Amino acid sequence: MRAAPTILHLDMDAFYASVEQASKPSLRGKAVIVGGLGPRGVVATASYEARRFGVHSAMPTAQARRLCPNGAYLFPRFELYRSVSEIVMGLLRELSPLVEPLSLDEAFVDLEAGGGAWDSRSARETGERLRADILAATGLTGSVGLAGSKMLAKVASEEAKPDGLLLIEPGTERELLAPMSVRTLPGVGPATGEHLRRAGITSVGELAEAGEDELVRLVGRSHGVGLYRMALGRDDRPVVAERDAKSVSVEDTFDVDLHDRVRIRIEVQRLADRCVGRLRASGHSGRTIVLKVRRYDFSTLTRSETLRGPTDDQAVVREAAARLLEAVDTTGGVRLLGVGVTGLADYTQEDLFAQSQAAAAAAEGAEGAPGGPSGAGGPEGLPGAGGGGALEGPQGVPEAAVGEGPTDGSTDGPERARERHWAAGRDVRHAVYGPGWVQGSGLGRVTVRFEQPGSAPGRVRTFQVDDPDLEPSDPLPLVGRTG
DNA sequence: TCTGGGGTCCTCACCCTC
DNA sequence: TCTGGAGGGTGAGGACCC
Repeated sequence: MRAAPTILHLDMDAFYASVEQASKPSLRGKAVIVGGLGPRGVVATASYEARRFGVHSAMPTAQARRLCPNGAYLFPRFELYRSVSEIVMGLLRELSPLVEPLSLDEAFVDLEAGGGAWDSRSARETGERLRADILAATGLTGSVGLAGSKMLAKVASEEAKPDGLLLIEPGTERELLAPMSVRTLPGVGPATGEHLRRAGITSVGELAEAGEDELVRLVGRSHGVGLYRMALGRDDRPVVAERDAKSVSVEDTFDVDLHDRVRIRIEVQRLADRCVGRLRASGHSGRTIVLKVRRYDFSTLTRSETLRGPTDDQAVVREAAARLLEAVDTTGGVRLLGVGVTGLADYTQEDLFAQSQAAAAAAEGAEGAPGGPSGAGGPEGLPGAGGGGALEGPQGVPEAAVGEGPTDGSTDGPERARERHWAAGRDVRHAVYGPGWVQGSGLGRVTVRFEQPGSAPGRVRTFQVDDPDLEPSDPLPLVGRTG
């Protein structure tokens, strides 16, 4: 906890939904919901207009549709969000070398390390300037919290939302926090919140009054001590610019529970391959392989195996995942499968043991695993939204779902691929009408709204899905570049 | 029509070694 | 030789965050 409020927390307002509204003028001022659109999808972000209907993130999309039937439901376009995020993070790095991104839309900045703020006034000026710069560069609003610690800066930005700035003056922290719900504090989720509520503690003030010993008794040593410190407004965690990844994992939820053991094995292989692709792309190898299985009743179990040394070998991860699967009873069906690698080491630590095992396995020949190396599961390579493997797809995706690719691997037959081509929200260009975006598709037709960032809301036209004048295109910049 | 995906951290149990 | 405790590694699960 420092004397001046020079820790800044930036939180972009309803980020994914705001990006979509900025790139699609007809959606401005409307309820926009970004998330999984399949039968088991959940909301990633809802615009403030959608929140008025009770829609919020992590809510099942099906429930959101009931609450807000006229909203625009869009599949996330992470590439676009990432590119906007890079612009924002670039502006933060102009303020200080110490920038700690928490996600695409959130970051801490140590302004003191940047020398640009040393007291309340200079910190506030820096925060306001940052908000103006973000608006100019992206057309989006973000909320800024300023305080003497990370925890309080985050609380401040939350209070400032949307499109605001709040600075917590040193010395006023306890007074400010006291009436707030315990759920305000980072690390207090539904379970801890309920636990505390049953002990008669609902506000931060009551948390502070309870005392450290009582909190340790209630929620355990580590959590209790941390909670008590936060209730007093104490938090001396530094802003950390670089953070090493500790694990890499991929998982898929299936639209329909899988029962067929052979199919489950194939999916696990596919996930193992994708996981290795991600692992290699990040320049790591790992020692512990983790298999995650969520069963039909939502019960989740994990099984893990630690190897003698780190590996990034596809065959080794596949084999370990397959072994782990053998120990899992999948009777009744599984709704989710995941494969992860933890215990990461630098890629350069080549694992000769693992390599030699893989080589031996390969040499043992074609009697091997189902599918074999040639079939499905080509190199997954780069992380792309809805990349899709080459295996059997989810059943029963209704055409009305506008062909958004569910995140599980899906069969791309020619027709299917064509439908997927025109996923809701994706950018397109027509030879005659110019740039636009797909509003929906189905029954062999695709409906496009012709507008672009900065334009007035555009008109809608419908085409055959194989119209030669219509092509997918890359997203346009949200704000026109002048130079 | 319930409940994603990618993470981190913590706790607890168990086994093994010293 | 037996026993007990400490401590590390491993495996599993839960809570939480965005």
